[in-house]
Amino acid sequence: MNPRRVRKPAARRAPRRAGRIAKMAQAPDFNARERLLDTAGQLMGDRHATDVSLSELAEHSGLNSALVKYYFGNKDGLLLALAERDGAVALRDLQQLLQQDLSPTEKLRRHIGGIINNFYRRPYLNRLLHSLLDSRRADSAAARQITKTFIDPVLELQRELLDQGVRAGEFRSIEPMLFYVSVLGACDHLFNARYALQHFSGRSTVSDAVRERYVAHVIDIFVNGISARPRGGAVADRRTGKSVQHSSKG
Amino acid sequence: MNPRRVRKPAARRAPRRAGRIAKMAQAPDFNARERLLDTAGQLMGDRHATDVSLSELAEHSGLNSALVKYYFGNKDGLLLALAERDGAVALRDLQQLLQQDLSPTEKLRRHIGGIINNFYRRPYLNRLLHSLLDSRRADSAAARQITKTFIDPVLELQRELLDQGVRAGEFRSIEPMLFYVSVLGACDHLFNARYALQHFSGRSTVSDAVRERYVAHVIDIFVNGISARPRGGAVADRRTGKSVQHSSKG
DNA sequence: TGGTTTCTTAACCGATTGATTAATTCTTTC
DNA sequence: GAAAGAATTAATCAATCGGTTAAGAAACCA
Repeated sequence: MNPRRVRKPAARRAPRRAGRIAKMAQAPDFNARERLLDTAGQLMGDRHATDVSLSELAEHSGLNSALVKYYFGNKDGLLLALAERDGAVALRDLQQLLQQDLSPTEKLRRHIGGIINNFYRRPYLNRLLHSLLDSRRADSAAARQITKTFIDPVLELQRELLDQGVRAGEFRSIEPMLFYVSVLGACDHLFNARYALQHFSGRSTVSDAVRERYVAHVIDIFVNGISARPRGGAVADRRTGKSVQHSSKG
Repeated sequence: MNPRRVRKPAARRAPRRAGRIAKMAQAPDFNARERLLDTAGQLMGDRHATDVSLSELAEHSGLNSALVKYYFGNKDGLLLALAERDGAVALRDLQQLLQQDLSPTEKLRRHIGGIINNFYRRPYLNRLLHSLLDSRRADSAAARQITKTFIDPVLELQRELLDQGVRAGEFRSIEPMLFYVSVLGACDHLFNARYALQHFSGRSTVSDAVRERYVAHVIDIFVNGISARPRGGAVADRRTGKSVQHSSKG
């Protein structure tokens, strides 16, 4: 029991036609495996959560839920495959950005914009990563896989970006790990805190206008937040460390 | 069916002794209602998630799961009560901070530190709010309640803080809603992205040292990010708006 | 004391979950 | 066209979920 790894279903054969079912005939080329991933992602995106049941998956895809076991071993295998597929796209975009001939500040701008727009297209990605990396989870092999193929590379690329900025005299020296957590958190929260936006825009969905304003805002905060400008003005005596045990919250 | 409101159990009477059960006799004064809230919060905090089942709640509290219906109507009622109890504490702290005789910048520092330390003590609070405010949820009355008693006041207090900073010449003008989302997101993500910290510190738990460093980091980013210093240095041509549809992500 | 209210319990309910099986249909190969 | 392998299906499983009930125990009030 508890099948760790499944034999590859050898997806080399010609894809089978949809036959009589053809629910939601949107498939460009019909492939049950991809279709399961697509519908899982779509369901997660619609509800901004990762809790899709196998029966839902079967209903919305027009496929049988047992195919999840056939192609992915179990439900966790499907989630892992989905996270890796979407994560790879995001990772490739970031790699391309770093290679372009732009100032580090401009790269940072586009990086932040890219994160938010990526979360907009796949609102479930961050939550899915969190879920797969949860220590409570039985399959820690999946966690190691995600860490190796996505988290670590993103961290390394961000470190590279920060280094470029420091060398160009545009950024202060920032610990990459702290940068990673704060940037991803700020970007992701736009979609977790949709509720609060009801007062801002009319609807609780994140409209294009709100998203653009939020992109500009986060860019503003972080570009100014880590810029290496001469530390002037009426602000900031740089007393950071011990300001913890004060009181307060919000 | 679907009992909206429950008659108040009139908790005026002298609390009953625990009797023979007395599992985990930690109760200062024994009160089943409070005990349910406490154990729910503790379970959520341990696993950094809000999905506690009634059977778990009964097992860890030594009480019967039917008491949830008795005291809170249903499970959502318990979650709402927990969120309101903890949220009220956080709200009060923020109110007190704003009344103190400090510079807006220093208030902002302490505010950020307070948020993070509050999330440290109650890692479930933010997720619980998100869950209760989810539009998918049946009981939208709970959402309105949370919005009115917590979200709106926090937004108003942050707006006040930002206004103070602008009047004192320390802050630029920042849209409070965008500030709210980005600050809360950056602070909360320290506990959602614990996985990534495994490389940073040894363990996947958020150590005191890491937390202090993160507090200092977020303070640094936001204090500098919204400060009204003369816009000097080699940075930032202020082209914010249309930098969306570029490419990239990370 | 007896009656009423408040509090607590064990047992049970239908619904849903992820997983598993054995049989069946399609495709490829010989 | 028959054997072999790959893909898909219906049906079922135990486990768990949140919720409900009826009855009993404890405290209160007369």
